[in-house]
Amino acid sequence: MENSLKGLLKIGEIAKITGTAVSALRYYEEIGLLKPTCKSGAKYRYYKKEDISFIAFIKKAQNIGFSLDEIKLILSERNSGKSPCPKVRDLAQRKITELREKVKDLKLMERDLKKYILNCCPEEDSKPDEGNVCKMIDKVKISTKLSQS
Amino acid sequence: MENSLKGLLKIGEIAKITGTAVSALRYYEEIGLLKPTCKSGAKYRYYKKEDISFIAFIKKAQNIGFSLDEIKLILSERNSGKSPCPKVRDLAQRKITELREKVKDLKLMERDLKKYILNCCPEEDSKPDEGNVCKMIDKVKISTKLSQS
DNA sequence: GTTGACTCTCAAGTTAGGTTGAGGGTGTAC
DNA sequence: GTACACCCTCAACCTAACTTGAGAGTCAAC
Repeated sequence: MENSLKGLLKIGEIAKITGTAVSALRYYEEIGLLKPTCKSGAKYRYYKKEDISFIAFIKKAQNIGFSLDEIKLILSERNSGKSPCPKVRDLAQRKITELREKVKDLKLMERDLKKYILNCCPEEDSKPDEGNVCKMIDKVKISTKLSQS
Repeated sequence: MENSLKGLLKIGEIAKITGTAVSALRYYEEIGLLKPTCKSGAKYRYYKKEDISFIAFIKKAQNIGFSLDEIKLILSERNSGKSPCPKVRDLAQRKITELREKVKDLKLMERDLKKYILNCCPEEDSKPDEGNVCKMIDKVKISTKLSQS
């Protein structure tokens, strides 16, 4: 065991901590998203502690809708000596706009779904053959139509 | 031309109106999401006018994060004689929760991205080798860490 | 000094949501 | 009656983001 491996984490360890699959971490390396420090004589991967929060960042960003390629872009711009600003700024601005529109649609649909829950199934489920099968879909359709700006 | 085809739309027509690819509409039929009325002696697909708003609904729902399978579930429950309520209600409730969390994360990241734009590139792009390469990533990391509830 | 958990590479498979292409019918306008 | 745009099926392909499996090396413990 070399000194340089002090404080580093093996792939299985960081996988467990971050709740990520080992195979996913290897995949991130393959696509150039997350390189391990990897000093072992054998080809074992070793990761820094800071990689834990970077992996958390990847997950959040992914959840919000960034692709791994976009995340990679941000990172690679940071790591190159060049100014990362123009590209990242652009990416950020476009993502904000996109997310805003999604939230708008989402709120609309949330309202419709809530209305559906209240109207259609207040206490017990509505019975079939009562002329009340479910009004939700049409309501949603109406809002959907109106919201097509 | 049969009488029964009056007012119906051919696949290319409804595709154009809704901004959907013909191949996508055929795919929707294949997975049982959207059946055409399809009365032609040849196997031409014919769609009702109401399908236009249904296709719009599909697109909105998809954009928000429903899978085609989920959309199909909602629809098939509606079309069966059975009460659609329990399943759809459950689906709706879970989606609302999920969307709420996404909006929270999204707002956090939006804040970070905005800060980045203001701090890092107020007028002109920051130059490299000025000790100011880009502070955004670390800031995002911090919020990301904090927001891990 | 060997067992057993862990790691490696490399190739192939998976899922969703489609697209593309070959090979061939349809329908209507001139 | 023939162009020509449109439609059909079926199979194969595509992308992202991984997962799975085979076959083999590694390491800490007992």
